Amino acid sequence: MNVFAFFRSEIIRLLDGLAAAGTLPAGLDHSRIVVEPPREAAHGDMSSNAAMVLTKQAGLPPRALAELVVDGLRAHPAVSEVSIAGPGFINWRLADNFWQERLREILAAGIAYGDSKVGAGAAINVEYVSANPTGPMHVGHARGAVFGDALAGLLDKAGFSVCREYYINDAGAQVDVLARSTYLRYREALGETIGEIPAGLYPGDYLKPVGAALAARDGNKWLEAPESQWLPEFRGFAIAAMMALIREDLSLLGVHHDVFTSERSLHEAGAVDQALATLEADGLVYTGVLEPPKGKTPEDWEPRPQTLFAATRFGDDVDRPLKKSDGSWTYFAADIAYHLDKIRRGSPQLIDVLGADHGGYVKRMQAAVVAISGGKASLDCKICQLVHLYQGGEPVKMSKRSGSFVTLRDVVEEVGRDIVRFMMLTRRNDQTIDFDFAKVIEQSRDNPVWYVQYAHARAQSVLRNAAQAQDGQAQNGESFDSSDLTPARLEKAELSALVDPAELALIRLLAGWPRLVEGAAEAHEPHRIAFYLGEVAASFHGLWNKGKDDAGLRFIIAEDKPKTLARLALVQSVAFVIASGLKVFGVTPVMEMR
RNA sequence: GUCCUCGUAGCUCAGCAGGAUAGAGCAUCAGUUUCCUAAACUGAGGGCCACUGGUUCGAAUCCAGUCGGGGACACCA
Repeated sequence: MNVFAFFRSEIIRLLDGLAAAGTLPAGLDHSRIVVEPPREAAHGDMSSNAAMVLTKQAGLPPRALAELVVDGLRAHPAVSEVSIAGPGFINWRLADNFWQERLREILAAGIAYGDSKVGAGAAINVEYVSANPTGPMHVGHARGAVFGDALAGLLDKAGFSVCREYYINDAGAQVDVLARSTYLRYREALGETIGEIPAGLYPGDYLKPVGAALAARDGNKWLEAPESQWLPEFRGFAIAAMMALIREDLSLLGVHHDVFTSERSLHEAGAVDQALATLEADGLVYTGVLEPPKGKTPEDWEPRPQTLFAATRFGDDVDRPLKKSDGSWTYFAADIAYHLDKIRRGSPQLIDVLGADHGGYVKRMQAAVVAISGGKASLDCKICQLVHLYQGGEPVKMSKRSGSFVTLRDVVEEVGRDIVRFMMLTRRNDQTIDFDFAKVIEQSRDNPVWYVQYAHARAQSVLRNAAQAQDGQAQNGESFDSSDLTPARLEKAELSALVDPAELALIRLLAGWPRLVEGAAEAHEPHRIAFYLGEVAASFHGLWNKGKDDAGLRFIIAEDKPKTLARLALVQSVAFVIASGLKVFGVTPVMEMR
């Protein structure tokens, strides 16, 4: 349960009651009312702006309005204290036992705690990675892959019906380049000396086995053939090989898509012609001449009539070309068809996860989605900024030109999947990340992955120790064994012993998990989870250390079984919430540190 | 030249669709280990939220402009 959403509906219920009684006008707009934790914990457990937001509509000053609501709130069984503060905030506290009961909810749900229904099963399509099938993935792709995967996981948890999708750009000139590069490797495999790979072709070694495979399969069949004959064959073969390579890289990262859509197949199925015919029927396609780009005019620029999409009618800066000078469709035209395809498959909500260099593409694509769907679909583009690699503070040089760049595989093999995934999510997507190989495996407070994992491991360690220390012992005539420590058993513990302010603060934090999931999902911001988990870890480590100063605060109190069970319920809940968050990230929680 | 994006403590970053006295970590300084993993914790100092206007009960947050970092700018993908 999102306890904040629950109390928001309680407040609205009170307002409706006041309206029914004639104390307040009917039909007030509640949409701006929020219930949230106050910035200052001293103000209370929860806070609402309801009185301030409604003051104009209700024709009452905020404090007077607040007074009306406060009476009703005071009567609520879970509410222990209510006050009006500042300009008209309504603040209240909840009884300890209300918070303690949250632990039962967590223990009953386990890892599923925080699952929400706000998505209401609505279909949403997340397209991510979509790396060109021309080579293995590099670190930059890793960020988009992890971000998209975590976002999809988050939306899933929030109750959306998510489709994870990969768009294969297998139709442009680049895949012809790939075919030619592969042809060279093919000749090489047949014993020719090919020397330096000419500029404009892909130089990477990863094409050698592809060329060799073709040589093994077809022998010298293509050696004397003209390009027009071997190119389609080599292209198809190489694309398949590259996609296999990419899927392998993705699975190294633990990223899996539900749907792979091929650009080429859209062309072949006539989907592009169809989509553009739709736009044309709506009068959104015309032939015109664009202004030259301001600032730096390309060398070969010349005024030329082009087939254009009226993107400016939907908020873009200029109208965009749909056809190249040779009459074929542009990438953009195909992408319109592709987005229409996604919408037709049932997702009016689309998300594209894009690289930093695609920022200039967002407006036109959003314009196109609105146009092609008649305003029924929407597109959110999440731009992932660059990842800068460091090795102990020194930048790692990457040169795509020479074909020697740091691949995704290199990184995953160096530090491990879980670390790569978590680190990629510790910054907002539109912020650049510094990824230091030395730092991310460091075991210190400075390393967020380690810190959160340590909290989980520590919780597990406490549970293990409890089982071991107490097994078979009788204390105060009460037996206590490891079967007492299952979540189901802990759920039945008497939780009223959890009254220390630090314990209650931790419980409040854990109880905020469902709200965090919903907020992060709505904002499409998985990074919030990383920061939240850091807070949970800090709060838990803090509580753990309090047991050092004050032995009465330790989790395991040998001579007090009820208290121990209550605290273990808290510890187990911490482990569940951390594991729940890590699951969204696709990171495995560790059971012990070594 | 246009568009996008970022600008918050010395450094790296949060700030939850406008709210109360702007928060963490690192670094600095001062403390805490016979005890559930000290690989941790507690406390202190450190800020004109780039700047200037505007919107309103109220702005780090929204709008306009200025300055600075990054990115993109017909017929590439």
